Amino acid sequence: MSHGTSHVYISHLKEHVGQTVTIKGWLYNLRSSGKLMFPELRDGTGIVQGVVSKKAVSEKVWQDFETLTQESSVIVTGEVTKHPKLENTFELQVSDAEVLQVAQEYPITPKEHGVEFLADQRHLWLRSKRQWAIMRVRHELVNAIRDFFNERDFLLVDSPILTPNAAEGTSTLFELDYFDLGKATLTQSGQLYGEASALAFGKIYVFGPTFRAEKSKTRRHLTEFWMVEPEMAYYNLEMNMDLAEEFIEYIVQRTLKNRMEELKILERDVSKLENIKRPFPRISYDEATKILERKGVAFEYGNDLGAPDETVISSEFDRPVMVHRYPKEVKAFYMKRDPENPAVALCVDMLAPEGYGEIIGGSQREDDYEALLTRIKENELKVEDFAWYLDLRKFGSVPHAGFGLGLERTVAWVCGLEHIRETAPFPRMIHRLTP
RNA sequence: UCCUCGAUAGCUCAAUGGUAGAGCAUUCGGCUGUUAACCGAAGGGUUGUAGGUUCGAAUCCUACUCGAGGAGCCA
Repeated sequence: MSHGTSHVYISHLKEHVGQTVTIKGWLYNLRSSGKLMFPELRDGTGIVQGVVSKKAVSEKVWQDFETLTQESSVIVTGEVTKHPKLENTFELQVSDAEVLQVAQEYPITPKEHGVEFLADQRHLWLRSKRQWAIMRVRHELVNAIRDFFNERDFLLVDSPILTPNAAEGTSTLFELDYFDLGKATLTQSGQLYGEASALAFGKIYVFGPTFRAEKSKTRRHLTEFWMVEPEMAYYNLEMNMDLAEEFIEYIVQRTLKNRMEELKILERDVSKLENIKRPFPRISYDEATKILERKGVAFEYGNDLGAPDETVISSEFDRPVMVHRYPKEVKAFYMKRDPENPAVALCVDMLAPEGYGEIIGGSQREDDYEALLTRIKENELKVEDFAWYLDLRKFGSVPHAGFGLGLERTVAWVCGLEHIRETAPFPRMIHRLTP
C-alpha cells in the first residue's frame, strides 16, 4: 500500500480533488477496454468510478484488477479527478490497490431479476444502488419524524412490544407463551399506552415496531412494520388533522430538500412530491361516498372504504386527502362519537396520492367513562382487561386525540415504489421469514 | 379463507404437439474513455412433483407442492 494517503469516504471525494486518497470498499462493477479498466467502487456512502491504466500501475495491481469479481473487497488508492465528460462527477485515478478477498460468483448480476429471487438474496440485494437510495430515504424520513415532534415539545415514549392478550379484538395477532401469566401477543399498536402517556406528559409520540398476523398478501402489507403514533392531551379532531397535515408536509419537504440524489436514482417524479403543501383537502365520509357515486363505483353506504375505493377518492386530488367522520360501526370502540351526529366517529384517515392508500389513521378518543365502558361491553371485550385504560377516564379525563402513520407505506409513497417489501431492510411477510 | 396468474440453465426469459435456445453471470481471447460497455469462443438442462393422453409432451389433461398480487383486514 502507498503511505501518506488518508482514508476518505466516497461521499466526501469532491472535497479532495487533486489529492491522492484511499477508498475502502467493494467492486460494484467492472468495465474494461484493452489497457484501461473502469472499476466502479462502492463503500456504502456512494459509488465512484476508478480508472486503471496499465502503464500507470504495477503489473501486480493490473493483474489483481483482471481477476477481481463483482463484490470483491478491495482498498484502492488514487488521485481524485473531475470526470472528463460529466459535470459534478469525480473519478479515482488508481495508483495502488490491496485485495482483501476475491468474492465468489455473485448471484445478483447487472441484469434484471425476479422479486422472489431478490427477496431470497436480501442480505446481498441491499448492496445495490437502488436499495441504497431507498434506505437513505427511509433514514431521512425517520429523522424527519423525530425532529418534527421533538421540535414541538413532544416526548418520545416507548410502548411495550409484549402486550396482554386483549387489545382491540378485531385483527389477528402473533401469540406467544409468557411464563406463568398465560398468552401474550406482539403489539399491534402503542396507542392505548400512548393515551396513558399523553395524560402524563401532555404531548407524546410512540415510534416503534408493530406486528399484524393478518394473512394479507398485497403490495401494501408487511407483518412487521414501524409506526409512529403521536397522542396529544387537550386536542380535538380538527387539531389532530391540523397536526397531521403539517407533519406530512414537513417530512416530505425535508426529504425533497436532503435526498434529491436518492430520489433521482429511484426515478421518482418529484413534481408530485413538491405539491405536498398545506392545506390538504378534508372531506367527510358522506362527501367521499358522493365522489364514488359520481364516479359510478358500486358502493353501499355505511360500509368501510375498500382499497379500490380509496384509490378512486385519492385520485381526485393532487395531495393527500383526509377523510373524516366515518360511520361508527366500521371504526374502533375507543373513538369518540360526534356530538353533532352520534352516528359517526370523530376519526380521520389520510389517503396518500397515486394510489398508495391509507398512510394515517387517527381519531379523537372517547374521554367519557360511561360511554367507553358501554362501548367495551358492546364489543364483547373483557372490562377487566381495560381496567387501567378506563382509569384514564376516572382521573382527570380530558379531550385527547392522536394518529398513527405507517413508516413503510410512507417510504413506498415518497420513493414511488411498486411494492412495500423494498422499504424495510429485512421485510417480514406472510411467506417470508428469511433472511 | 376466496379469486386470478405463474413455475424451462446460477439469474431474466424464449420455444404453443416434432432435435430445448438467447441475454446476463462464469472461464478463455480481443479492444486506451467505458457508463446494465462492446466483439469472438467455451462450459452449463431429470423443463416444480406425480400420474395420464399421444407414434411423439416444456407445450394438452388431472392432482399436488411452492410462489405471485388482488379481495377481506389494516398503517
